[in-house]
Amino acid sequence: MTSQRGLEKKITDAAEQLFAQEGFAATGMRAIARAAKVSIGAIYHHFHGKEEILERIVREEMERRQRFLEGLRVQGLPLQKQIQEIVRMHFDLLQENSDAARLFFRERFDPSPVLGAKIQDLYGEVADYVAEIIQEGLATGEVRPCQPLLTAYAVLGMVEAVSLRALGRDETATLFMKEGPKELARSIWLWLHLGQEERRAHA
Amino acid sequence: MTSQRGLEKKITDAAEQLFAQEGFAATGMRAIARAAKVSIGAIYHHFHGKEEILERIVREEMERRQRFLEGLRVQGLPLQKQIQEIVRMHFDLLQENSDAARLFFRERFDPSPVLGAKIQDLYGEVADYVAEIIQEGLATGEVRPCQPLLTAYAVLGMVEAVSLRALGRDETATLFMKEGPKELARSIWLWLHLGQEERRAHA
DNA sequence: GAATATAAACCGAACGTTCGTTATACTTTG
DNA sequence: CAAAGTATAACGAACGTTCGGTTTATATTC
Repeated sequence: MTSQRGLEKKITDAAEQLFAQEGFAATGMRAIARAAKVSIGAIYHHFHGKEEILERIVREEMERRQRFLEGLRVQGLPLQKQIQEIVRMHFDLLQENSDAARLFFRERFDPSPVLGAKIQDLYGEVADYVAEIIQEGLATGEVRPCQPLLTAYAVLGMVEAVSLRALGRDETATLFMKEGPKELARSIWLWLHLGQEERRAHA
Repeated sequence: MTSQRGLEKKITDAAEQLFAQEGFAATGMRAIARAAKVSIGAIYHHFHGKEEILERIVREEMERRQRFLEGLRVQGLPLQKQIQEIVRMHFDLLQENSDAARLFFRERFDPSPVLGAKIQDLYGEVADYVAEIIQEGLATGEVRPCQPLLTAYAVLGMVEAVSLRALGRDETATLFMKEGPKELARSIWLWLHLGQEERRAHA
């Protein structure tokens, strides 16, 4: 009972860490078994193969992000607040599970449909969502003229670069982890936002 | 004579493409030999092993970027122009050699000192340089108050995210490749720049 | 409740491949 | 003929995966 799903979690947890550290291709089944303190046979009893372990990890982490975005959408918060929340989500998920974030980052350009395509899809979905928010801001005149999708990628790139640098162990990393969310949300808003007087000038 | 350096280039070119497409660990020596239309023996005559092929590729591409930055530094261009040039460099190098860019991106978190550490160092150098530019802008009052290094990472992240999306084959990618450099340089300047009237307000 | 039956969980040796690398033989070139 | 360059076969190790066997848990019967 306890070992039914528990063992699968032990396997995916160990695999996730190894995939993130060494890469998917460089991680062997024996290494996963060793790290999870489980036999190879047990792994193959619960998973069809290495790819399925990966697929489980990716799907679970993807769903977590999608759930968050859907939850955010239905709240109907003001633009500035939504940006804050998206930035915060990235940092929260990063601290909560940095292995998954590193895995996503590492294998984004994997040629296999399991990894590359799925991660790219997820990234595209998030970008599309951000682009929609920007588009709405454009319509209301809150946001200065720009290419919404390109700007969405730019925003996500900012957040990703800073949050990934925050994964390190040096003092720069801790600074980024501490100041990153606030500074980024502030920056993005400053950048995108059209002040009252500018809005009049544009009209 | 012609085949002396020519063969090494054939090998590194083929390897670079495969490393970028499949990943370093997933690419075998036989695949490299096949792609380069060269025997395995010939490869081992010119390189000590797989890692040395990689090292050659990384070093060459790193030096290209460092040369560019040093060239930019001695020119002493105004802030806005420097930002433009850095953005342009990323897109130029991307179009010129997208395999190297993908390789850098893919293997940035590799645990080996050959890859991970060297690429991180390069990225850090570029970030430091951008941070210096921002710091100077802060001193002259051209740039609005911010954390220079964090902002530098954010700027590079923006550029990287958009330029990587521009690597695709769909129409969004071609749009990003066409509009990206201009739109990004404009955005970054708009974001960082303190207008005359704001500067007076801050003083 | 002890004994038996059934199935799910688990183990690890072994399979066929492929890995990076080496040794050696053959070909070209100066 | 040296010397440098190239090709090929082969090495041991490690790869992902399979499979027959063993343990452990659950259900059934007496």
